[in-house]
Amino acid sequence: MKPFQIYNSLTRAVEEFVPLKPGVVTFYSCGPTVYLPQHLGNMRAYVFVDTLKRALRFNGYDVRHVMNITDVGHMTSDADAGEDKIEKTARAQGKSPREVADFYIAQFKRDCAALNIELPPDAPAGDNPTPPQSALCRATDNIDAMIAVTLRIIANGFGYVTPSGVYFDVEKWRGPGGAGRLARQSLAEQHAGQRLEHSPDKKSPHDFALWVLNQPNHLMQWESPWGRGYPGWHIECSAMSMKYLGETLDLHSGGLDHIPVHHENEIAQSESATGHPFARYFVHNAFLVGMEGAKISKSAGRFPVLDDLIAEGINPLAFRVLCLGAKYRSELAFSLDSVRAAQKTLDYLDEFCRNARRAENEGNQNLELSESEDEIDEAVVRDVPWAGEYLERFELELNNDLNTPRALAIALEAVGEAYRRRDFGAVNLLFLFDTVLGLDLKTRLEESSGDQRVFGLLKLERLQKERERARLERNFKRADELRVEINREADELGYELRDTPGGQSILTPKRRRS
RNA sequence: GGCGGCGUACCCAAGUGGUUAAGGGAGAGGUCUGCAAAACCUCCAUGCAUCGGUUCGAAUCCGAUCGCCGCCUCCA
Repeated sequence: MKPFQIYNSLTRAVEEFVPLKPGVVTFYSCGPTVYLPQHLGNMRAYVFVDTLKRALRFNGYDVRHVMNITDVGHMTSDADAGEDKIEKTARAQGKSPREVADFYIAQFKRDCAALNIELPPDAPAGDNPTPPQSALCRATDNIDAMIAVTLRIIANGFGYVTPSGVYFDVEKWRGPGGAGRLARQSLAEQHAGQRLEHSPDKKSPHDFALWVLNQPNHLMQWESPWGRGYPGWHIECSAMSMKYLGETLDLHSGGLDHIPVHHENEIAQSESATGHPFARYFVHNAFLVGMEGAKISKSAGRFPVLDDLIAEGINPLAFRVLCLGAKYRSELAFSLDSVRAAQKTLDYLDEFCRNARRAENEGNQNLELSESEDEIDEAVVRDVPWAGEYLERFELELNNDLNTPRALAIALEAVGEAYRRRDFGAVNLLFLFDTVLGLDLKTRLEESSGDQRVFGLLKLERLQKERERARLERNFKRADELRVEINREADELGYELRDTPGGQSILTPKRRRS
């Protein structure tokens, strides 16, 4: 297999991915700030992270993934002024900051589950994890680690303490007017034509807060060597990545918007503290655009969220298909139409899986839907002699800077070929592809395979039998009447009646029509 | 002002120097079917914002023009 290639923002080039330790990838990705529901643009970023993880696993890597949850320190404006985003929501809702964070964390986890995004396990309690390990970690649970990093930065001469806070000395780090490594903008360029309001304690307007002091209005405060206060926004990523994954990361991801400030500052903090390179590869996803104009129920005046799609009768995984249909580095135009088109693609794949299951049940073909993930590979090689070409192309595109649109296209082509050949053994090939695509095809097939049970659930068995008899007797008028009757009941559960070539009537999940 | 990106069919979107410009949706026709659905087949950009240039050859490189957008201040 060709090695995995990925675009590295540090070099602005597609590079072969080589982790520090063979076979293991340490991956840190910037997670949500939990003061609002995550909108679809946010979720695109997490679909990207999840797809990248799956692709790395497909390449045989053991991925240690850490994602942060920002529940303190993310300001509505300049880092040393402004209001904490979580506290702002807390005041508005009459809740404590912790309650606000808990609420939106739960919602975030729920949305990720709906999109089949696998999150790392919650960070274990206690201070001394055996790194590297996967973790979903909250900033407020890691204040000690942030203080420790800040102490190292000060000890190395890159941080200074003032009455209003501890600041990072950007000019000392970069040199006068030095250009940032990611943004490639000098300090002078960055703020040309700008007048930043800043604390008079700062040596330079570019300096940013590591720890903020003397802000009595803030709800969340902790004791520190410098007095009561709270951490700056950027420091959490430096502290937690180091704590769980070590001082040099293989991969660090985030949105494009993080390049000029957040990641630039993370690099400065981490490298000034440790003296080691912070991350070997930075990857950044582009935005989902057009959401403002998207005509989605209830979403007027704000960015649409996953619940808005669900309210439209769209499967969350259709949104995942939409994301896979564009490269992660390209802007993706969102609209109800584009996500509905994606839903059709998802329906097509589901339908193929159901047809395969039916073929298996009817014994039309010597076919076994593989049971475990380990069996899939074997089953594909054993049962589908023509699959090799597709598998090879799929891997090639996947490893070409995560070209998911092509990879998805290949999966769809393979399904078309399977239909033409009437070879449903290819369902195992599709399941194999799905370990990367993440559409949960296998699980959902199993869930929906109780078609016959739905008749029982709705007490429609008698009607079903009657209709099958009517069809057999070619009493089509009666059959059509019964279909209407059955569909009326089934519709509530999202099912509809369909006839198979074998003569049976079945209930299947309803297809949406646009 | 600075940095960066984008403009490919009705819609979403790959492709970034070389056979017939992926794939999906929508649309048209057909096969199959009692009907419906599903599935399959065929068609659907002689052209990739515009105009120049480089080249044997460009959607792909260079220049100009037009249009859209992001960032530099919180943002995935």
